Formats: sequence, structure tokens, C-alpha cells
Amino acid sequence: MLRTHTCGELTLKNAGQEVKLSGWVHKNREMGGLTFVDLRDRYGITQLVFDANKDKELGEKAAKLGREFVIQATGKVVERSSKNAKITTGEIEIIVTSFEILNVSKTPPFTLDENTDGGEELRMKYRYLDLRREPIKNNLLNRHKVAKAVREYLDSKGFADIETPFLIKSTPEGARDFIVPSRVNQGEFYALPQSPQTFKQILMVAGFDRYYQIVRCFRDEDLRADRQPEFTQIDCEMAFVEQEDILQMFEGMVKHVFKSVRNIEMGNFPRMTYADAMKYYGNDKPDTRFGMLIHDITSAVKGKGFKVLDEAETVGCISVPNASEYSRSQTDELIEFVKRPQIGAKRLIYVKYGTDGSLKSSVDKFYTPEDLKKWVDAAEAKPGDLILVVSGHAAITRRALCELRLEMGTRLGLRSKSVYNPLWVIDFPLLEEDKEAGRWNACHHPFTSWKKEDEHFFETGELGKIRANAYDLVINGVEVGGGSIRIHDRKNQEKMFNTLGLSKEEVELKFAFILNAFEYGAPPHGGLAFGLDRFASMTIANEENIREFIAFPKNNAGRDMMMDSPSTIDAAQLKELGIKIEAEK
RNA sequence: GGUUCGGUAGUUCAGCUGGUUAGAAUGCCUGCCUGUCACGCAGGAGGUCGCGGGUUCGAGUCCCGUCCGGACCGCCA
Repeated sequence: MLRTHTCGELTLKNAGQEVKLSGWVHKNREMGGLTFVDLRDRYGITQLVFDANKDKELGEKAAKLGREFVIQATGKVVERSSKNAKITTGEIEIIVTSFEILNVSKTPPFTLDENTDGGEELRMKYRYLDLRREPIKNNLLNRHKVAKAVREYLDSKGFADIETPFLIKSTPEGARDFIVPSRVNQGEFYALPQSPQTFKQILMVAGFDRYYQIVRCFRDEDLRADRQPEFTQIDCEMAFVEQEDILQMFEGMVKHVFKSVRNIEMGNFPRMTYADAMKYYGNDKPDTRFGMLIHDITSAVKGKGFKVLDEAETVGCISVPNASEYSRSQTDELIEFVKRPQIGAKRLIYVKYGTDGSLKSSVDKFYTPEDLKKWVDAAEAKPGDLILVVSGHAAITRRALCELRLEMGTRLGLRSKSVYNPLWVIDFPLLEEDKEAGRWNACHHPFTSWKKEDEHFFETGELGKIRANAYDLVINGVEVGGGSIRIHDRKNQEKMFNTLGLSKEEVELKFAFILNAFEYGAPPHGGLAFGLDRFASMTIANEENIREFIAFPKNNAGRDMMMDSPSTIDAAQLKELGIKIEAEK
């Protein structure tokens, strides 16, 4: 037997016991005759004591133990004379009588402490060492708890976990597919699923009623801190339901997860229409931990002969509390912020609304204090506010105000990590226009149904006004899940494909299976999917970098730094697949 | 496809407007130390300043190119 206990469980209650522990040498403190070794495993750290005065050979051998050596030690649990309150085993230590080196280790290239000195790149290359570190280890164990809580809840509600295939047909709407060549069918390809969308709908047609799967999905698009090419979804679908049933069911799931993983009680989730989210927050995933809402002040600023504002499509603003005393350099910095190419606003005008009611602006040449009073009234600003005004194209203005709002929220410390504000965003538009390609795309996906009362907009051609039965769950400004009530009859599904500009032939080629299925008694159904990586990182740490919550993530070029993939394959493999690689130009 | 920041000791970084032998911390090695737990003390080793080219009397520092990494935009139905 290599161990009788783990390194995290011995306490004063075990004093006097003979034990055997196995683990890694976390730290070795040699004091001259007396050596302390922190022995670490997944469960914790236990201090081993080696006394060279009692056993010279043992002491000398122990003094030579290097970091991350794997050892097995036998000894007696005793109460410490000087205790360590920071660890659960801090009241005891093991007086070692004998030990064995199970394996040696090279010196790790970075420290394995909570605050490692290792950079991102090294940590990824030596991920097996990084995963030994307390915070990363805990992230993964907590992620397991999230998944477990999800399964508990869904199981209790009668959801069945059913697997769907990974090698499927490529349907290049939306994201780019990852492609897998078929050897048996040369010249043909599978695609990896971007989501099991059509399979879960067909499971509804098949009568499974309540389905879920914690499943890997694949999208061949560029990466971000919160986006991986393969990611995990909690994929759910229900039959015989309306939107309200789904919101209730999954609000319950999120509450259950927060309660069981973090012991956080969440109240009922507020709801906001997409239109309001765009109007007041400038995007479809508002961070509702703070106010500072966007106000449209277009009509209040026009007509004073200042061309820039008179000719602007939109003029909007936010009012930053307690910032009216901002210095020139501080306001200049904000101007640079919105002019960054990523945002692209042309200018930022500000009005300082002093606590004494005074009004000073960067456009005093054009506007009197009386004019500016109209601005601050339209903005519902209060004395002491700094009003930041952006003008120009509607989309860019909205974007700039959205980013400014988030930035100011961060600077003023209004985005607390200990606060969780969930929000359902509902009534998304069904379609959005792709002006360059001259066609309409589905906002959510082409299987989303629309609101009956908006049906007539199909006839009038006002496609942008049609609202979908689609919803997102947003927590603290992060989209953690989304879904819709689906179309469940052939006629409407064909109408949708037709609206998206797919020809009859294309539809037949790509989607015949689901249209056929709809003709055999498809029940009304809908569902949603949560991004587990984001949901877990949000639940566990209110953190947006999902790489810290994935055991083996890829870097921002889609590479696995540890195994160094992707890589070339040899000529024989290519030949079997009938694939030739074009020479680089 | 684009924007932007970075690449200097094993590691994380400093190194100003170009100017002697490129520094700090930590890690590593050696010695000392019987109660440490970020142990302490003394000493030591360790560098192709990512790579290539250019400007210059002189380049870690300036310029061009290139490779690598981070963040972001486009993209992500």
C-alpha cells in the first residue's frame, strides 16, 4: 500500500497514528539537522519532519529531496509545537521514520505556488505542472461540481442524457465548420458539429420530450480570451413547451448551480427586451451591476449652428457620477479611448456638471449654459456628473457609449466580483441584414420561430422588425446561454430557409432530413444551450478568461502549446485520404 | 485579413534622450543553521538582449523585415 491517508486529511484527531503518505515534494526547508518537507497531493499539504540527530542517514537523504520529487513516507502523526493556521493539516506533522523516492523530477521551469512566476506560454507548454497549482486545480474541481449540479438538476426534472454524433454533415451557415476527411469515401468530408441543434430537435420529434447533453462543440473561427475552437455546451431541449416554461426551467437550473456550488441564493431573474438592452446599454448583453444608462439627447442638442452635432445621425451620452472634476488629461484619455480603431468614434464631447450646478463643456464656443442645461436634463444628469457625449453614425455611437460605460464602470469599481446579476434578454430580432452580401441572416439560427403578431412583416418586407421567440441568459454582462422556441412544421421552416435566400435545391441537399422529420408529427418544442466554460468560470470566480477553467486549452492561434498541434501529417496518410497539399505561394 | 502591446539570466522583469564589464528579484548550486512554514545568513554559477538586415565611430536601445506570444477588431448562424 502506497498510502493510508491523503495529504489533506490528517488532523489532531489522528495524533499518535502510524501513517503512510505519498505525494510531491512541494517545498524542502533544511534547517541543519532538522528538515521540513511540505508534501503535496490533490487534497492538500502535510508537513513531514526528518530529524538527522535521531537518524543521520535519513536526515541526509531528506535534505537532498528536490522540488516535485514523488515520495512515499512512513511515520507518526504528532501535534506541532508551532502550528500553521493557513492549512487544514496545520496542527499536525509527520515524524518520518522511513521514506522512499518513487520518482525524481527535473527542477520545474516555474514555481508551483498560487502566484506562480510562470508566464502564460510556459504554463501552457508545461500544463501538467500548471495543473498541480492550487488555483487551477480548484478551478477544474469546481467545474466538475458545476457539471454535477447541472446533471443533478436536469435528472431530477426528467431530462435524459442522449449522445449525438461528432462526425456529421457540413452545413456552412453561420460559423466555419471543422472538416474531417473520409478515407472510406474519398473526396468526401465530415464536419464536426457547431452544436447538436438538428439532432436534439429530431429527438423531440422522436418523442424524448426532455433531452440534455454536456457536449463538445466545434467552430473554426478566431479565438479570444473567452472563446475556444472546441468548447462545451450544456445542450437542452424540451417538447410541449412555450418560452415561459423554458425560462422557468433553466432559471431554476442556474439557481440550483449557484446554490450548490457557491451557496449563493439568487432571486428571480429580471427580464429585458433586446430593444431596451440596445437602447439603454448599447449591446445585447448588458452588465446590470451598475446604472449609468445611455440617453439619446439628439433633439436636445440640435439647432445651435454646431455642424458636427446638427448633422449627426445620433447624439447619445452617459452621465458618470462624481466625475465632474475630471482633469484635462483624464478627459483626453477618454477621448483617445473612443477614438481607438476598435471603436472608431470621431470625437467625444464632455459636459462638467459641477456640484454647484455650473456647466462647463468642451463646446462652450457653440453652446450657452442655458443650452447645456437642456442637455443635462435630457440626460437626466445630476450635479457632480461628467456627461460624456458621442455623436455620429448610430451604430458606432452606440458602440462607443457601450464601451465607455463599461470602462467607466470598471474605473469606478462598480463591477464587483462578488455580485451576480442575472438577466434574461428576450424578444431578439429574427433576422439581421447583411448589407454587403445583400441578404438576411438569422440572428439566432434558422430553426428559430417568430412571434405570430409580427408575421405580417414578412409580407411588407420589413424583415428587421420581426421578433423571434429567442432569449439569452446574461450574467454580469456575459452571455452564458441562449435558445429559442423552434419552428416545428415544414411550411414555416421552408419559409424561413427561403427568406434566408437558400434555393430549393440547397434546402433539399442540406436539410431534407429535418424537413421530412417535421412531416411525421413533430411536437412544438424549444430549448437552449449554456456555454459550460463561461458558465463555470462565471459561477466559480466571476472571471472571463475561460482558459483557466479548461484543462488543456488552445492559445490564441488555436495551437495546443503542450502537444504542439495542429501539425502536418505524413505523405502516406495524405495519400490514403486522397488529399494533396498545395505548395505555398 | 487588420490594430495594438510584448520578446533581455531557468523564470518574472528593469535597463532614460544610442556610449565602459547588461542589472534586480526569484529559482538553481555550495556552505552554515534543531521549529521552519515566502525560513534565515554567506558565497557562487547562470545572457546569441527572439532571428535577419540596415543606420552609426559605437545598437539591448533607432529603422526595415521576419518569427513567436498576449489583448482586441473583423469573424463567432
